[in-house]
Amino acid sequence: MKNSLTAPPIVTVDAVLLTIAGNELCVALHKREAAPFAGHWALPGGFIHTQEDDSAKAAAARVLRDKVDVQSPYLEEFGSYSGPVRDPRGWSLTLVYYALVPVVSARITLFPVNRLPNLPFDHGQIVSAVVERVRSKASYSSLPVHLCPEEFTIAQLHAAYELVLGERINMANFRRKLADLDLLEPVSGLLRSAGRSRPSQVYVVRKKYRDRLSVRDRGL
Amino acid sequence: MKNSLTAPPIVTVDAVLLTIAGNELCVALHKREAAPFAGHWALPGGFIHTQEDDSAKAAAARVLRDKVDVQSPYLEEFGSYSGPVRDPRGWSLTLVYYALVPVVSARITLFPVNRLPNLPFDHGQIVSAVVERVRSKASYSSLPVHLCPEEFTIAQLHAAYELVLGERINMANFRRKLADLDLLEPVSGLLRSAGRSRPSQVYVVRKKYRDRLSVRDRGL
DNA sequence: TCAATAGTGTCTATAAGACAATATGGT
DNA sequence: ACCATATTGTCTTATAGACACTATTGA
Repeated sequence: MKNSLTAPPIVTVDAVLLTIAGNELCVALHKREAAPFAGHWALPGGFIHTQEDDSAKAAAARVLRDKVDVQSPYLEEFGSYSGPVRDPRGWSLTLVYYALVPVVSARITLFPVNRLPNLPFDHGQIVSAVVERVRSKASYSSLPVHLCPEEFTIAQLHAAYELVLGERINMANFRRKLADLDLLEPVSGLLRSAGRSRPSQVYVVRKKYRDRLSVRDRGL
Repeated sequence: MKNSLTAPPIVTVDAVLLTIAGNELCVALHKREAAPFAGHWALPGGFIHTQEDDSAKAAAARVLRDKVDVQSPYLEEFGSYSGPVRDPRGWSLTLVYYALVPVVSARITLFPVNRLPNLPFDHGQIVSAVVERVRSKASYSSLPVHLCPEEFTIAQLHAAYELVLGERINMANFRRKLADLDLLEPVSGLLRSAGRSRPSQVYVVRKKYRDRLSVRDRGL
């Protein structure tokens, strides 16, 4: 056992919380309280608490609850970042999770993903990679519904897709493909008026897709 | 710092090494030498050696080198498995990597993924999930080329795809889509005869795709 | 009734899948 | 010449994208 003396890595979880604010995709950052980089904006993260966390994912959910006040968001594992130099404390590994939520409490500080401050560790790189993954998944799945509130109109969802994908989507085709997804359930009798135009049907996500994605074979 | 006394998790990497043998997709297992489950077949894995490994991925590559004698395979991160009960030693987290190789040395023990023995920890579940991911990626990317040797014919690659996907693929359409991938480079002048039929062109993977996948928008 | 957005219908271009036809080296 | 497999061509059908049309409410 020649390596039994090797120091174990520092292991943390970090969360990339995404939401829409001011017509932009934004990420929630948290001002670090402890060293290293105390006082800097960074991804909310922390150590796994083996006494209370049932999994790494549960640890990420706890971090989001405690540090940015978010309850049970859509939460998925992204991947790991590791190595000897990314953390000044030594060899470290962080498991990155990403979360999507419709709204955040006013106390949370959001930054548009396209105009981030310099972030410590490799957090800037992590946010970019997560946004890229979210864009990619949006192109063939129901992922962006998690940026909409519980009840929403197709126009709202359409806007969320356009914002995430960064391009215009033809509404007629969007509706057709959305129907294929079998994702939405109309809230019977509930319409919503905006301005002086025809009101639109309000929908909710079908129960079976509350915690899973609905996926299409071919894009959008 | 109320949680400073929490024990840290046990952190390991495990590798799912896939290859084709006997016309089946197979996974390499390794007989565990140390407790727990000494003597049982399990995924090759181990601790990260912070003195020598530059990343978790490098640790997985080292494990494959040391335990199953495989050099520089196609290697990707799969995801993590964690929790208080999956390892009898306590709260543990393993980062799973998967690797694809064309051949393995005769000393390695392979098991068809459809007929595995009972595996310790959650390794059975991990193998299933990885195979599912590999199937899924095969359906829109060049992933299965890594199951072929350096030089190969289209018929060979076609067979690898059929084996991974578990279904017949029309050869004419396969060729057309393969051409779209811009993946292959013919080895000029090199043909290969098999039996008494027309010999086939031999190809290699273009340099740019040796370590990356080539991906198509729509399937296959 | 008009402005404005919701929602539907339809035409066209493109890619997928099936299948037939042709090519070629070994025997 | 002929067998077997490689490779190419083409026909049919499904889907994507563009765009025009109809529906419905509030002002």
